[in-house]
Amino acid sequence: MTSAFALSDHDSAQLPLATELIAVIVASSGGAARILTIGGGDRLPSGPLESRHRSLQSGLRAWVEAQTRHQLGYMEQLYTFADPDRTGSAPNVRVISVSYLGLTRESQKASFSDAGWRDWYRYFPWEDHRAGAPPLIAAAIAPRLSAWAHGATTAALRRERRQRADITFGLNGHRWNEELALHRYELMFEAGLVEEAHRAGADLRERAGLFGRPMVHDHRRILATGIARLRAKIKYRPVVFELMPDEFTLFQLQQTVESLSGRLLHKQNFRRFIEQQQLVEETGDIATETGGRPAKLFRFRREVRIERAIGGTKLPTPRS
Amino acid sequence: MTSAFALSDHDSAQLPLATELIAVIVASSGGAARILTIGGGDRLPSGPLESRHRSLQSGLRAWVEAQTRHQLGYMEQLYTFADPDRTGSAPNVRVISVSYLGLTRESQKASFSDAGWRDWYRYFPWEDHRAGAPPLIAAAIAPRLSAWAHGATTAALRRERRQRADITFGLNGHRWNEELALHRYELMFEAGLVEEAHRAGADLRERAGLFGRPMVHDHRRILATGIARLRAKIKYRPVVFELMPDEFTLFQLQQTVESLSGRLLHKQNFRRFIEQQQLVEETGDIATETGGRPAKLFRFRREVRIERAIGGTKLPTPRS
DNA sequence: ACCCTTATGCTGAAACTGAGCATTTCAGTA
DNA sequence: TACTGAAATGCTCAGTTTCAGCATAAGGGT
Repeated sequence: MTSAFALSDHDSAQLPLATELIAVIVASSGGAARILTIGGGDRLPSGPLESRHRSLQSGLRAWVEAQTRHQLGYMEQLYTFADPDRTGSAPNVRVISVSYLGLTRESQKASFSDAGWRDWYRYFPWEDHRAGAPPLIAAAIAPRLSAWAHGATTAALRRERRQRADITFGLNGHRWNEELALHRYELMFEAGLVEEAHRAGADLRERAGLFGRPMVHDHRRILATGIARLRAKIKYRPVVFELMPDEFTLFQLQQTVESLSGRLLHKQNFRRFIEQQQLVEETGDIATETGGRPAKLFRFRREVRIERAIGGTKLPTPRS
Repeated sequence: MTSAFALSDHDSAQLPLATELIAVIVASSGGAARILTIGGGDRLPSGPLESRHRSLQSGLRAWVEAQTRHQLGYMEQLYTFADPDRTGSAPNVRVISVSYLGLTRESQKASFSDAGWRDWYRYFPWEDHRAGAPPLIAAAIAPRLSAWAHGATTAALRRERRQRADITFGLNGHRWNEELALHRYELMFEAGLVEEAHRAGADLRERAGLFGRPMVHDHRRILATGIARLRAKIKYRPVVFELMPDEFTLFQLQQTVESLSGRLLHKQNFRRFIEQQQLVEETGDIATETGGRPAKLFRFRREVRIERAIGGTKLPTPRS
């Protein structure tokens, strides 16, 4: 056992390092949650930390701007990976990947180079329950997970797999929980249903696209991490802020939340919830293009932002 | 545009990197929350990632074991830092610090070398509200924060500072929120109340110890991050598991939770909460050394662990 | 037997949730 | 101009959950 304090002296222990900053940038418009991608949609903006970057965050901002010409607002750290076999890069270098979640307004008119906004449900078709549970789950996912569970070697393992599938996908009496997006992706990966699981040379490759569009390396996993985090956070922190224009109707706000959480909300209860939070105030103006009775326009109250940024919140319940 | 990994070519951008893994290891015994420290209590176990480590987690486990002879159970990532001036180390090297939170049972009889368990409230005396708000807050913290807020240059800034102080420390009608441990430390830091704020050469150094025991570098900040995370998590995930012995009374469980959250709970409601969660089952045995009526002994139900590890939970409310 | 201490059981008011029904106010359209 | 469809808004109500106590049980010690 190497002694605890012999560290930096041991040249043998030295490890060639590289860093990678990866961004999950989310926006929502017209009832669709979108993410900022490059490479025609199969990778997230990313790049290494360089000496000119003052911090991880600023480095990431620089990369995103360089690759997409998009300026970022709110950001928070997601996760840091350093698995030896994580990326397809040089085998002797340890890559440390730090991922961030960013929320923004999809301002810049679309694309620079090969950057662009994509609906995030293209990558996770099983995550959108706004029109009820997607048929894909019952038709394709559930049976395959079942087969996978059945194929386990021990009874205990079979039971555990079945239980995980039931819980994460809301099968057999369990409720759908939208926050388990990452668990679901990991399960799909373990069960070999997503294309990424077969990268290291396998035969059973799934028909591309059936279980969502794949991404480079583990970018889709990182995206799932971001979705799960955002769906959880939105319930107790006023992060939707960052996604909304200056003025909006309550229904637009609701639709934004719905697009992120992937489920519909009871309209009246959503309003009650928002009002009781005192997050918004009327602007006095009225939106006329709603199709029915015109809706009042609201804006977020500046005053609350500090308090809310610290305090807490909760989200109301599903609507039929 | 440069791909994520093409960068190693740019020698100019190359950055000498080093890593640091830092552990916040928590245990609770006898109603006291403790953390595992080295250096006589002023630093957290830590060490660089080396080539023999298969992952960040396993590297950290190795370091903690080497430095403290303590074996770890549950761990989760806390945060990753890479500020250029973070540590006192060589100025031309960028250190990436990845911190983890670990929960354990304080098994190993105390110490190896200079390792040891310390009550975490020694580092954050203002965080323990089990016997009511510590007098320190009203006597020393509140007035100094007030002065600090008053010293701001603009009215808006003054207002913001005052508001932050009120919210985070539960002053002027605001409620104490134990989850804001990190916010509070950051506020104390900004206001120059903690010793660490004056490291870069200042004069106003506070009397050491009045505002908690300082630590090396930013270790105390990392500890605050861990406390805040644990206090939040304990409410919706059954993480106390990891801190309890195999058999325990409900009151011991409650005291463990109380030691972590720093506030007392209503006993009957805590029981109802635990029962309704169905996390525990009676062992059939009875603890006799309680001082009053003997208490039933409980253990955690194995069956629930998977579901709970995924699902959710909530914590009941304060007791007087 | 009496007292002190902690465990455990119960209860009632208040607050919160989930689901609807009812009314208001536009834009079109017969 | 009255009628209709589409939303926005307002209100109600029952079922749950939460908060805070009161009451009783069951040990040890004097």
